[in-house]
Amino acid sequence: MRAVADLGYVRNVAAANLSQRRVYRFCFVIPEGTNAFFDRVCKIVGAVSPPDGTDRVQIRVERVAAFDAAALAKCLIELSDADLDGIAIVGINDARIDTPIAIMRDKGIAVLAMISDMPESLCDGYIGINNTTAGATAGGLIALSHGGRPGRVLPIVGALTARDHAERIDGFRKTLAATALTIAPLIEGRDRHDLVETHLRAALVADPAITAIYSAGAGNAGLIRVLATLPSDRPRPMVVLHELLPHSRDALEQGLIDIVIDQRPEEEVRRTLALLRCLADRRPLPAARQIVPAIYIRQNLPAEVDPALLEGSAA
Amino acid sequence: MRAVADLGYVRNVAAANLSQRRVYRFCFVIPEGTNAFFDRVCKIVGAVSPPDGTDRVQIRVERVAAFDAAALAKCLIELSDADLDGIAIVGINDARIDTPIAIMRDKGIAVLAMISDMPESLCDGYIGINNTTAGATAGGLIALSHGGRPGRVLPIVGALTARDHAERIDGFRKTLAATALTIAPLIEGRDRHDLVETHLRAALVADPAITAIYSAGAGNAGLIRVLATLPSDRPRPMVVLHELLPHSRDALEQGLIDIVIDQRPEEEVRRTLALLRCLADRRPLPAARQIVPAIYIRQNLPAEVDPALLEGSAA
DNA sequence: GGCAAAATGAAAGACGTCTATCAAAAATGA
DNA sequence: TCATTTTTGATAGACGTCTTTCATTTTGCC
Repeated sequence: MRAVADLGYVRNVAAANLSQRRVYRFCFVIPEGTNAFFDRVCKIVGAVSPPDGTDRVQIRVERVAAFDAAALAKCLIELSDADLDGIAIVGINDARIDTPIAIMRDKGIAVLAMISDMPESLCDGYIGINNTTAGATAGGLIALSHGGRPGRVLPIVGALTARDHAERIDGFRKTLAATALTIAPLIEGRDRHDLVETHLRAALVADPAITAIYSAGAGNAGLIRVLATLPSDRPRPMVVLHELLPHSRDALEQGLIDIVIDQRPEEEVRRTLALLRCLADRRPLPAARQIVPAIYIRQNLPAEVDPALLEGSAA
Repeated sequence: MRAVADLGYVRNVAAANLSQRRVYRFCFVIPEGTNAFFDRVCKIVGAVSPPDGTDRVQIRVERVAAFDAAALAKCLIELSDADLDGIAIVGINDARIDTPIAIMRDKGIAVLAMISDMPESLCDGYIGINNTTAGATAGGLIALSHGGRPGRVLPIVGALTARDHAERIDGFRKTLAATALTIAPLIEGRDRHDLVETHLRAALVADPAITAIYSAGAGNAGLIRVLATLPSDRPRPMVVLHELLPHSRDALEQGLIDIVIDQRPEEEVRRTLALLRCLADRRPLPAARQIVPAIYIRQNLPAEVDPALLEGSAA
C-alpha cells in the first residue's frame, strides 16, 4: 500500500469492471403505505436505470410496510443472500434491524440510509436533507410572508415521535422565536389525511386568528380538502407543506397553498446510487454535501416528471 | 445499422475508451469582467475534475472579455485547432461568432451554450435556466411577501437589451400583473455596482412608496451598499436578487436582503459536462430537463462551497 | 533430510473495442 | 490480359485489470 501511495497509482475501475463483466446489484427498500411520497421515490428509482442494462447496474426495489421493523428485518435477512453489492433503506430507529444490517455489512454489502437517518455506526452513510434546516426554511418563508406583521401559525405533524418531524418542528420554532409570530397548539395527524382534516377543521374554528399553517408531515390531502372548502370571503391562511406530489402540485397551481418544500428525491436517488457505486468499487467517498431542499411556488414548478427523461442519469 | 438495431447491440464505451486510452478534452469559454458570478463558475469548473486526470477528462478554461464578440470569435478560432472534443460557451447573439462556431462543429467539436442561450441551429444544446420562469418566481415571492396588501416594486436590470435580463423582467411583470402591486420605473444599472448604487439612491428618494426591489442583473454590491445605509427607523423594502455570491450571501445572513434566486451553476456545469461526454461518445442524448433555479433565504443557505467537495462529480 | 502442504510467483487468457497490418479480392486502366 | 490501384476481410495487438493455472519456493512435520 505504501508503494501504491508513493507511485500515485490509481486503479482503473473501467478496466477492472471490463475484465470481469462486473454488474452492480443494488436494492432500494422503500416503505409501502399511504404515503404518496414513497411512490414517487419508487418511480424515480425505476426510471434511473435503462432497462437494457447498458450501464451494468441492476436495481431492485423492495417495498415493506411502513413503520414495521419486524417486516423490514425479515426483508433484510432475505436480501443478505441475494448477491447484492449494496442497499439503500429508509432509516428507522428500531433495534430489531440492527442485527440484519450488521449481517449484511459483514457480507460486504454496503448499507446506506436514505431520507431518514439512522445511528451513524450502523450504516455506511446517509443521503437526505437536514430536517432542522427544512423546518427553519418553512419558518423563514412564513415570516417573510407576514412582512413583520403579527400572526399565528398552526403546525401540523404526523407524530412528534418521528425524528424527522420533530426536527422540522424544532427548526421551525427556533426561526419563529425571532419574529412577531406566535405558534398555535400543534396538531398530530398521524400522516393520515382523514385525521388531518378533522383536527384541522376543529383547530381553525377554535382559533380564528390563525394566519398560516405549516404542515411538516404527510396526509396533506386532508389539509388541502379543508383549504378548498374555506369560506372565500376572507383571506385564507398562508400555507407551507412538504413534498411535491400530485395533490400538492395541484393545490399550488390552484392557489390553495403557497409553498412546497421538496426534498428532491431525484437528487437523493442519484446521490445514493453514486455513493453505492463508490462503496462497491472501494473507491474513496466524496465528502458529503448536504442536500438542500427545493422551495417551490406556483411560478417555478418543474415540468412533470417524465420517467423517460431520467434515463441514463446513473451514468 | 439495421443489423445493429435488430440485434440490440450497444457499444461498450468503457471498453472502447480503454482500447485507445481515450482522453476527453473539453473547454469552457467564460466571460471575464466585473461579474463575480462568472468567477464562481470558473471555480466550479476548476473543481469538478480531479487534477490527477483519473477520470480521463481534461478541462481547459478560457476567459474572454465580456460582451466582446470579436474577442470571442478569435478565441474560438484558436480553440478549433486545439484538438478538443467539445466546448461550452456562454451564448451571445452576435453574427461574428457564427462562422467560428460552424468551423468548430465541422471539425467535430461539440458546442454547447451555457447560462445564456444562442440560436438553436448554431449549437448542439443549451444548459441553463429559463429566465422567464426565474423572473416570474421573483415576482411570485414578492407578491407572497406582501400577503395581498398593495405595494410598489422597483425592478433593476443591467440592460434590457440583454436577452436574459429582458426575459426575467418579462416573467416578473406578467406575474405582478395578477396582483395588487405596481411597478416603479425600471433602473438600468449596466451591471455596474457604482451605477446601480447611484440610480437606486435616487429612485428611493424619488419614490418613497417602494416596498420591494427586484434586481434581475448584476452589480448587486451597489444595491447592498444602499440597503446597508438606509435609515433604520422604518422597514426596508423587501429585496430579491439573483445569484448566490459572497456579497449576496453576506447580505442574506445579515438580513439586508430577503431572497436570492440562484441558477445553481454547479448543476449547470455538471450537466454541461455530462452532455459534452454524450456528444463526444456519440451516444444518444438524454432529453433535456430544465434547470429549476434555487430559492435561498437566510435559513436554507448551503454550506460554503469547498472545492475539494466537488471532486469526482464528473464521474 | 525428505516429503507433503502451503505460500508465492509468473504467465496466460479474457473482458469489448479500436487501430494497424497484411493478404486477398475486386475494380481500374492500358 | 496483365499490372496497378483500390476495396474488402481477416488477424494481431493493445488498453488495464482480474482470475485461473501451473511451476516454484517456502514452510511444517516426522
